[in-house]
Amino acid sequence: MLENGIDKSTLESDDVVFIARNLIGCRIQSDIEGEVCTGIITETEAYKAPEDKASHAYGNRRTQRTETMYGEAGTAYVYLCYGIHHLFNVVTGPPGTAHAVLIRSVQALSNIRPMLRRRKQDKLSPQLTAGPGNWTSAFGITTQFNGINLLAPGKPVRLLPALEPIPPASIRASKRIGIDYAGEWAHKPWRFFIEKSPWVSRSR
DNA sequence: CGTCCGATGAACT
DNA sequence: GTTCATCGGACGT
Repeated sequence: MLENGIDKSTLESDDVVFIARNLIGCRIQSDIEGEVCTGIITETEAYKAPEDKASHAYGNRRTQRTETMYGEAGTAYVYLCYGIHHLFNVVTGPPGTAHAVLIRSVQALSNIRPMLRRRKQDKLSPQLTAGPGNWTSAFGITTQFNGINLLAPGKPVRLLPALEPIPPASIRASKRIGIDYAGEWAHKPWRFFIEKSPWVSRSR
């Protein structure tokens, strides 16, 4: 984990797989009506436009939903999945390139109470923030934050540097989850997670 | 442990 | 009408 893993120039790299790995250990923070919640990113997936069939921007497709993906590196791409879950991505790549990194799981770090309340749970457990639909729910993240700049101070959702480096040897790779329709692209080892961390989604 | 399925909306055929 | 970057509850082993 590089200390500058989240700066603008790093996120502008064309190597979205490197960035997905690099985001492991960085922090994500939401500030919803003064309730500031912070977590450590423990699981990510890379989506590489335009050739990756699993990407919403496959073939450089443009719809109202995908338009955000063509924005600047460091932009939030949040969309509604299965009509229920708000899934959160970091837009990456050179200007006009619609790469994105899906944040799949987070380790709850500070201000657990709002997370428990939003998830209707009464005690801390990994399922509070493991899984792409679960952690966004805990952090109060919805599509209303689609398009915001995650690198700017004062925003309701922010990407922050790691507090402690993650040992590179403990970062594991696997195929991505839930994209079996994507043919050969479904086999790419573009999912990254911290080995043995309980704060990681269960494969389905 | 496992498989099945409903919820619910954007985008596609 | 069907599919989809999901989740949790129901029910069988």
